[in-house]
Amino acid sequence: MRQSKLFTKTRKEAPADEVSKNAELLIRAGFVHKEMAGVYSYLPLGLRVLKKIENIIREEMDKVGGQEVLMSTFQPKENWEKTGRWNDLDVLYKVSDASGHELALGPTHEEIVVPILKNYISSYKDFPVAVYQIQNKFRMELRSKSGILRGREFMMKDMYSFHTSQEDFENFYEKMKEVYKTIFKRSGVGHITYMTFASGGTFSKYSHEFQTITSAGEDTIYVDEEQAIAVNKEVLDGEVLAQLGLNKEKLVEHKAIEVGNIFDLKTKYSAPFDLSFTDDKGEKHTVLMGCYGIGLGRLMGTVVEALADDKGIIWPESIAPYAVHLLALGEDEAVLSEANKIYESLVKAGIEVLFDDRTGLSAGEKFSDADLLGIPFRAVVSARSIKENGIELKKRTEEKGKVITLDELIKHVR
RNA sequence: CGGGCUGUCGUAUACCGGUAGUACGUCUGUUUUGGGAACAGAUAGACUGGGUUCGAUUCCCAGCAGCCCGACCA
Repeated sequence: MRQSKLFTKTRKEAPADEVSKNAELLIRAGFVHKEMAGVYSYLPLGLRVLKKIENIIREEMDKVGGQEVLMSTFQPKENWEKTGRWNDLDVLYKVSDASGHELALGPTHEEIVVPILKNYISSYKDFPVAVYQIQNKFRMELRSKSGILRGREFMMKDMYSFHTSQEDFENFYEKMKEVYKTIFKRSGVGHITYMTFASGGTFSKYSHEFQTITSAGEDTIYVDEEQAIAVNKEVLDGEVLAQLGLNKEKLVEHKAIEVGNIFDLKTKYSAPFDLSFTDDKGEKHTVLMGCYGIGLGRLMGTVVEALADDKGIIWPESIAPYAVHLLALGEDEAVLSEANKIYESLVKAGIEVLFDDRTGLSAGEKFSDADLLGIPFRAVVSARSIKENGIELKKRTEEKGKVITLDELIKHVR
């Protein structure tokens, strides 16, 4: 992508109404645009990051046999009445059409996925099943805050698993714990993300959250570094510590943001819809369920919060909008044509490159923009680099670069 | 949802019951070009509605919006 054609621009100042680091940087860099409190549009660069995260999640969900679907955002009121959540779930957006008929905007999809599955599965031979989707969710947060960390409209991956026995569920649940760890590792925050014992909300007594340590976090967790697990403050008591085999003395308190959560639903949602199966003896049983969520935008914002420095964003290679940020310095014809050639070669080599071919900007401005955008590698073409017969490559996280050849560059970032 | 704060160009601010100004940004042009350069020109603003007043951006009321604390949060 030629930066001169990119319609978004960077900003020197942060918007007045944003305090959180993730929103400030993402807006200044032109990744997102704020529409209203807790509602953001994703612009070209931001969408690329979101898609990268989406693909990592999709790959991992597919690995455990997840079947991707896309369920409706509009949800029938009757289904919500069946589970008793029409009036109980205060984050539920209720809308009505011209005839006054009420419906819900999906904040989660148990009320949709269960009736769908009921249509297709009824024998023990059909199990286990796991379906997932990646879709916008709507929740009436009374207080949206922290930029894209807590929105009213946000992209989420939600998976639902269906089982014939508690044992089968638990096997799958354990697998999902590992899958989640893999996802956060691949997204670049594995080293600061802990599986955290937490409240089960309306589902069960306990659940497992995946908490990433960052000062912008809303939750307080207690981490046992050795065992690499944590306990959410909300459930921290002697009983829980004993159950997990944790020593209170060893726990370290941290602020953290919940990037994922997995639940044992048991029959809470299968029962109201009578989702059942017939076992090998011809007996009917209610299906057991689990659900597994990850907020994509929240994960993106968390990465910004956790990894950015005072110059701007620092993207992990796995989710960066581009692999290389190629800068052409100066207006010199030789530099511009050389930079163009390098750009074409990189594109041909299948490398994702953002080419700062803008004219009329000083070197300092281009460097500052590159730092703000946070692309992992910066490749500079200038009179100086040409004299040295190469391209100056620098990591976003490093101070100094080194001059290398085009072939080396391609090898390096591929 | 309870509490608090705030609404003047994109940002930061000034003045003021009587023509809304400055700086930065942004845009155009020229000259520059290895860490946000210089000059010239241009652009753009009183949240909305009511009230008081000869006159309201300013005072009063209501609404709306944004932010912060708390509660809430598969």
